[in-house]
Amino acid sequence: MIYNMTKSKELPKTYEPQKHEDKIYKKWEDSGFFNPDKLNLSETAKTYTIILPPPNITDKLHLGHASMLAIEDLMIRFKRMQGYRTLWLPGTDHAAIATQNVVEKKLFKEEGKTRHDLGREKFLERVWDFLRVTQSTILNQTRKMGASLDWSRTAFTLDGPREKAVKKMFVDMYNEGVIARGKRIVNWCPRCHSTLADDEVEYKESKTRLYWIKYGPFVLATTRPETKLGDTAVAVHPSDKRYKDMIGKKYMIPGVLGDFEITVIADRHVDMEFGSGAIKVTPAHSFADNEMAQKNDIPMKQIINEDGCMMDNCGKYAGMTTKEARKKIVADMEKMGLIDHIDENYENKLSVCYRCDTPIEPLPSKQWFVLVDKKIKRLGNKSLKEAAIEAAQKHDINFIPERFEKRYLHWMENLHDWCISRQIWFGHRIPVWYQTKSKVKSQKSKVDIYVGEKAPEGAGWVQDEDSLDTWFSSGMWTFSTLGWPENFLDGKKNGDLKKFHPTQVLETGYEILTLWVSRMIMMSFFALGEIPFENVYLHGMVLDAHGKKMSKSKGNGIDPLDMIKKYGTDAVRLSLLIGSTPGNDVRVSEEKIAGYRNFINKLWNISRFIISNFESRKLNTECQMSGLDCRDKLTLADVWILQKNSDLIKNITSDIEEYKFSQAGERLREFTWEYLADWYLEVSKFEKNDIKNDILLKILNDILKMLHPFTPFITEKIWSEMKKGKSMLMAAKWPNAEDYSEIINLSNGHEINFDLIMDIIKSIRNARSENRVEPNKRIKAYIYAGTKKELITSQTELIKGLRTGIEELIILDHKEKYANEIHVTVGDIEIYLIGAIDMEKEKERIKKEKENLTKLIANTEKKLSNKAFTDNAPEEIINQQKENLAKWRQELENLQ
RNA sequence: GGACAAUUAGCUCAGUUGGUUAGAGCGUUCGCUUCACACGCGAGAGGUCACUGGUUCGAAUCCAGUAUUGUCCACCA
Repeated sequence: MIYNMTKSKELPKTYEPQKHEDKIYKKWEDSGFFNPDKLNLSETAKTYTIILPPPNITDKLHLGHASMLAIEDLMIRFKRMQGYRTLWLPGTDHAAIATQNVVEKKLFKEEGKTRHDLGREKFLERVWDFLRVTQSTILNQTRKMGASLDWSRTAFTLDGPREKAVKKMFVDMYNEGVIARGKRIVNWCPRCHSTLADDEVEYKESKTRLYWIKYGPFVLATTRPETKLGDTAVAVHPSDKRYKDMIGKKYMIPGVLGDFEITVIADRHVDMEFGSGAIKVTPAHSFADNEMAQKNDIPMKQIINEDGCMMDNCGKYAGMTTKEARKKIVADMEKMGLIDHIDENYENKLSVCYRCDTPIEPLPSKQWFVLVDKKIKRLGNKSLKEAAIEAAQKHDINFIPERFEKRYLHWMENLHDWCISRQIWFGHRIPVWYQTKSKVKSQKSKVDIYVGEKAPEGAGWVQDEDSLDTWFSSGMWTFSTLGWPENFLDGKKNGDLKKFHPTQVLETGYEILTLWVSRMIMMSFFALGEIPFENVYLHGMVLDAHGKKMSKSKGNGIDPLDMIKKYGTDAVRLSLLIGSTPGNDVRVSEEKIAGYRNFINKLWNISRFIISNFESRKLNTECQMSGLDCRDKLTLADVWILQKNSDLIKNITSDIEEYKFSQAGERLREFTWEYLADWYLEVSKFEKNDIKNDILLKILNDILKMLHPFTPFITEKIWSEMKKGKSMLMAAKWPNAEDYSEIINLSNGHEINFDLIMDIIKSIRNARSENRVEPNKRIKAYIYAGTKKELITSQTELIKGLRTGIEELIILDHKEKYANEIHVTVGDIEIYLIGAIDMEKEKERIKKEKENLTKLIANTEKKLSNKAFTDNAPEEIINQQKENLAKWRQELENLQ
């Protein structure tokens, strides 16, 4: 018997991930190998570090996270197996505004209270109660994905060490003049009572009225007549002939609160096509207007306050909301005959708060800014902006895919100063104190502001009420997690910071390329004078099967935890890795996940077959195939699969190194299912030789290793079945293609053309199927093999055995014709299948075959008779065509 | 308005620097309780590679334009 059918330890037919995953994860965690300090490596081992983009604590694990975790875990496991000192560092983000909003909403819904009812301290306690729960939830869900994160280094953007780091950063930046306070126009949300960064503003298509108003010598169009109270200029295009003579002149304009003076200015940003070509300028309440006003030295007049109401300088309109004021002012203007006409349903884009949808009110406000253009001596007198741009241009930082470099640079080059203060309670409170007692002020007139890591001594100091933009702390993520500032003394890196910074890869979604990536680069330059990471890998979004964003309201979301429960983590990971290329969105459906579950099960059964057929003593040894010992024992199929396996190792290694994870996954699937399961395992049932066991085992070893970064759980499980728990796959050594070169070279002198055997077998199966030969009908075959006689003769057992239903195979010395039988040709090999034939079907099949060949021959003949082709094409291409032509002609002739 | 992608089989996608008869998975058709696996096995069908022009001996691949879809950036009063 070839097979040992009595299995001492029967494995179930179906792999049940739910039974193993948690146990395996615990085993990994207990092993300590997630921690780079506990990998047994030499001092000189290279490091490979990824800092996990910290998920917001308001989130539950969704497929986007799952995708990120799968990709990063793949890179980390691959490098770990390659012998790198790998660190993958976990953490969470406090997401200041988002979190505060969630808790505020909850508070209002459950208790009908606002944060002001509770007060700062009590409210923050609520936030912390909330986040402690959600934080542990998301971290535990992260474990479910099989992520090999070093939990001993877990960080939070708002924990003690990070708070220290953030304060130091702020103080350092302030002292170097990179952070400053200033009055600028900001995006103000009257509901949140907070500034919003440019990227926190959303634009909504809306319909509004366009008012054409009589404006002194002008008629001009505006959507916001109420801002007329703050107008200080009228702007026109410099080359607009209509207004050319008016530029620079001052005019008195009649208004609802009496006449006021404006200056006519020229600015090329004015669109002559819009309205009458002249626009009113309200410098205090419009970014564009402000810019124009500054250039022309036009004063600013604020008329709207932080509640979104008209200020005291607005006479009878004071205290009204802008909406009320607009109505009232338009009515009054109408009375005064100042309204020319009104366009209804004017379409414009309204800027709204990304949190609450409230229309944004641009207004001047005192805020803290990071000055991105401030030159810094330490950085060769470059600004943060310049340093960050240069890093990308010089390719110290590389983007994958490359096209995002352009997007990054474009954004960077247009970067304005970054407003970092937010009027919220939750987050890093700005480490600035103001002196309120006038006594002190008068003594030391300049010391009325204190910027430091701790509150200043003495009475009367009050801390700034505002908190920092959440990106300020997450911008420091690569080094605040590695012990900055403690590990950075006198400009020298120590400890983790020295070992792991700069990191190798930042893997994140392209949607936060500008929000986060750019800020990390600037912050790292400021704090350390170096880049935070060498490569930026950007993944796409996870969409549903129809390419739509998953959302709760649409109900098209897939919960990764449900899928894990149903199909196993490995299947979920594969469905996110395969079919997903850098920078492109990936579509995921339950069917896709189920498909990969099937593959996982296939792998399970392949392993079950191999394991159950081998003597246990073999299972424990990493079998060493010495080529010299098995020179004469290898069959054609053996050499073929070893060659394929060797190629696979080479390809998978380079694929992963080139971030082609999807391609690697597909190759692994193809090799495992097609070459190994469908062909080689079937062959192994018919061929017996002493080293078959070793080969199968060795190949299984290799594919488990190569699949491990993709599907860590099942591969670890099978590994433990093979090795009886003696070692762990996650720490195994990545396979080496060179291991096979000696063996493969031994096949010298033998023709390695297993593909031909496969072709013959497939052709026979095809002919049988097309002729509707009963599956169980045993038939007789005559083969004339010509020059391939030796090769075919050596493989008769396989040709008979691999589901061709041939019971007798006769190799002919000379060509013969068998009329009314199935006639198959493969190149110059002719096969006759005798018995059970439907002549009609066979004629049809032959006809089809002939047509196909005739077409191919005609095309190739045409190509080869084209002189331009034969003159210009490389020789190998021409020879290939000639060979094909000969082969097809032979086949056609044989079929006549 | 600007930029960047995408457009290949019914669906979701591969397709390396131009060069065998353009591939895969799912779905579909036919057959199969073949002793690892029906979450399976075997055999098929299915594509003018969005359109138009150009470069070339040769284009899914390079160039130009058009159309459609998507994303990002800017923002207009």
